[in-house]
Amino acid sequence: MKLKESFYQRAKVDRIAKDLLGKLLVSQVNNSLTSGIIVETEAYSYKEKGSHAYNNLRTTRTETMFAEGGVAYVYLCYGIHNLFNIVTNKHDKAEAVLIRALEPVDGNEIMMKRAHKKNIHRITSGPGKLTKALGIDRKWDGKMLTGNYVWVEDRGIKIARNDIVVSERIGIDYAGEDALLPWRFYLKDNPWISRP
DNA sequence: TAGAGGATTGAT
DNA sequence: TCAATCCTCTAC
Repeated sequence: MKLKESFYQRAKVDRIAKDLLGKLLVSQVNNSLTSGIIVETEAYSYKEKGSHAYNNLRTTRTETMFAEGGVAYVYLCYGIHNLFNIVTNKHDKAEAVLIRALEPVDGNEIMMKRAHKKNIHRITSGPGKLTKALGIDRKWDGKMLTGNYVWVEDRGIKIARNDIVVSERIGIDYAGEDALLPWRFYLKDNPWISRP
């Protein structure tokens, strides 16, 4: 079943990032449904330098992060890739979880077509790649996860505590000591996570 | 209004 | 190791 707003509006973004592992991220574009199990996430907060919203920096782009938990934050990275985040916490508490990798479940043929690949492997193993496979771009920025475009489902998959690996986040060297925060979560030995 | 750089990726 | 590629943010 679809996760409710209350799941996203909790205060601890790192806890939410961990809880999202094993859940299903689903997108629906032009009646085409695609989905995958979330196997890798990272948490971001206004409290630390790794985040766009650090120090409560409010700009046209970051405004979405200040919204009530439960909407999508999609932005363009390196001028090429759309990155998909889930906004968490209450209004004006700018926090979000970056979805970094999925294990494909529904609509594999559609995802391969979008990625222009003939093999399902490695087309959702990275934050820039999975948005392409799911058909997500910046037009989806601000969309509610309680709607019918993109949402997260719980299909009852149980993740053992021992199967969750915690590490530093990737690609945020500019964040100084905050780059050392243990805010990246992924499933141990899972073949679908992004390359290290 | 110009200039620098980025929560990445895939090819060399 | 490096280019692609363009939007965002900052400084002037």
